[in-house]
Amino acid sequence: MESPKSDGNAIEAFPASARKSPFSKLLNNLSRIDSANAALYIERLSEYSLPTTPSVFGSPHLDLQPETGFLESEEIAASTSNAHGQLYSPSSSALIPYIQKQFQSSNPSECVDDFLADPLEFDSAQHAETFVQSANVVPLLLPSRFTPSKVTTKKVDYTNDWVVEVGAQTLPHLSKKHLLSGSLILLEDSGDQSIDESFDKILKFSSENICNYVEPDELLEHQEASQDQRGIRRHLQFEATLDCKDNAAFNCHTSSRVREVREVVDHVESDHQSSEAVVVDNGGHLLDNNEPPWDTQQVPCFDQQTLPCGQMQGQQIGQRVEVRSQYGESSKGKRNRETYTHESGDFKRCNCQMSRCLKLYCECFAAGLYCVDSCACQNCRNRTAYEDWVEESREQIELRNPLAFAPTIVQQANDSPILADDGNWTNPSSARHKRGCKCKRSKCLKKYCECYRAKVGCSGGCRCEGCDNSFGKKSESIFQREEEWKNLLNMEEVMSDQKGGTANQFSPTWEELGNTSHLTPLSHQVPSLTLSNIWYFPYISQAQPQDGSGLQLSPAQLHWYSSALASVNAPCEIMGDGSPHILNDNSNPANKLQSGSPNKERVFPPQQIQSDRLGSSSTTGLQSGRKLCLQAVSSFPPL
DNA sequence: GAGTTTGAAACT
DNA sequence: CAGTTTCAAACTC
Repeated sequence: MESPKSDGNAIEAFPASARKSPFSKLLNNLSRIDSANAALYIERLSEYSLPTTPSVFGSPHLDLQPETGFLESEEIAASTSNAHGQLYSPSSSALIPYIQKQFQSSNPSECVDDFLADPLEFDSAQHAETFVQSANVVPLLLPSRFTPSKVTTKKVDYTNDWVVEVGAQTLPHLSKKHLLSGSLILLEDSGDQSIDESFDKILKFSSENICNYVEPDELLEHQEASQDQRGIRRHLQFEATLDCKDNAAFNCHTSSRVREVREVVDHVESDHQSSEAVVVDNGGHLLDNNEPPWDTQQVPCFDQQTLPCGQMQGQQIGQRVEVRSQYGESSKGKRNRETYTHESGDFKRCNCQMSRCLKLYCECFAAGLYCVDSCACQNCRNRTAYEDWVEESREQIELRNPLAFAPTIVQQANDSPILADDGNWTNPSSARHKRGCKCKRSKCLKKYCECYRAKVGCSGGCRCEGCDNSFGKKSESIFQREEEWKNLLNMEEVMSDQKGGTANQFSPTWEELGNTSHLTPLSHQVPSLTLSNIWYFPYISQAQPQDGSGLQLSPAQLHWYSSALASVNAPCEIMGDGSPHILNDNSNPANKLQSGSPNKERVFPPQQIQSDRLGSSSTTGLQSGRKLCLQAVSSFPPL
């Protein structure tokens, strides 16, 4: 079996589009609001004396593009639909003048140019100071003022608590769980208290004023960041709430210029007790945190990335994408093809023989993942060492189908999971497979069926025969159910009128919600593919496991991630009640339903809000949400 | 683990 | 776009 091994030296440049700063996050929020509010925010930014270079304004978007260098203002104005679309999407075009204004006021230094010329040669640690001083860039941009050697974690006791030290300073609130729970604290010695204070101010301001535009958990993270440890840290949050291919993946174009291979991979076991992190060292070796040298493992926190979720089928928008190992309990464990499940989020490995793992037949490739050594594939080319092959194949496929790597599961609302009859949490019925299935024999009851495999119901887009999908038959589309409910309600009203009694007090919309938590309050329908508050170190890493295990991030993932980010800015208007309203989202049944309500008023069922706030990871919360849900529909027959 | 079934992907 | 072939996962034994 020919299976070229990655040499561990394979390197990739971190895609500019994925480098984020908290400010880009802020701007991302800004892009969702109208121009008047945008102006207000810009003014506030100035009031807070924040650095106003484009680097602050989301350098990934504006200036640090290895390919193009600085964008000229004209380019910015024109770039309304490129990878930076999240900032310059049509809906946010009103922001451009403000951004331009800020941009034009900057005076990027030669240091920046050097960086653009060759990021690999740019010794960020060495130049950070110069960079900051000359370009008036907050040091957040180049967090390598602390080299990884200065940041260590130390396990303090058996409770799985860890402390993180920066140099001689211990940050007591920074525990391992931060590293493993999907968020990470980026330590950074800005040395400039005013910047930190400004940062906190703007976060506070942001939190107070745009709480409707960002996801609650993100705000919480921001606020925590402000409250817990002011000063020398920033919150690097790895909560990429992605609408990815079956929740898959980040998928950014990468360049071949990479120097460092360092990566932390979270694997958060579902019970949160066996959480572990995998650190890939500079040599690309996978280090298991359960074993030395993790106890004193240096945390290369500046160039970490979350791994894509691959084909985490069934995970929906709004759910936190947790980066998980494909290896169940032990990264050194024997490969178990059955470890990939929706629940566990684990990945299977492929077994390709003919496709060289360069076709969509290959699940790894399709998910935008590189194959790993433990794949049983033959003649594999889906390796970092064959990056060109991968890219070429990918381009070919995208030529044939531009959406080939797009998410296959389309969340039509920001749903929360619902409790199925079997007691398992499942995706709400509004999630649908993008293409739909064409099953003929499996009745959509086997994993042959892509819908069933993704734990979503079949829809009108499916061409299946004899559909019996337990997650929703084709005939049970949300539209049909809506009609059914309307008919039911009409009948009830008629009966009530006839009897002179009181019709039920619930609105049809409410009933819909009661039945199917797939209907989502619009305040939560802000596109949830967001990278909240992430700063990426300019170098992406390739996880090259020491023991042949571990996931690798392929260019495809990164590409998709980039594309997905661009999609964040769904047209959005501010409603009279201050909530955002996604425009042109006719595909969303929930939208249709809700937009039909008078005065665009929306009824937010408590269970929905609660479940959204709690997030999908909180079983307790979901259960309580379920309780409310059941109470809300108590007067109606179950569907 | 081998063989079969299945449906998506790829091809024509 | 439709029919056919190829492919690899899912499934069965």
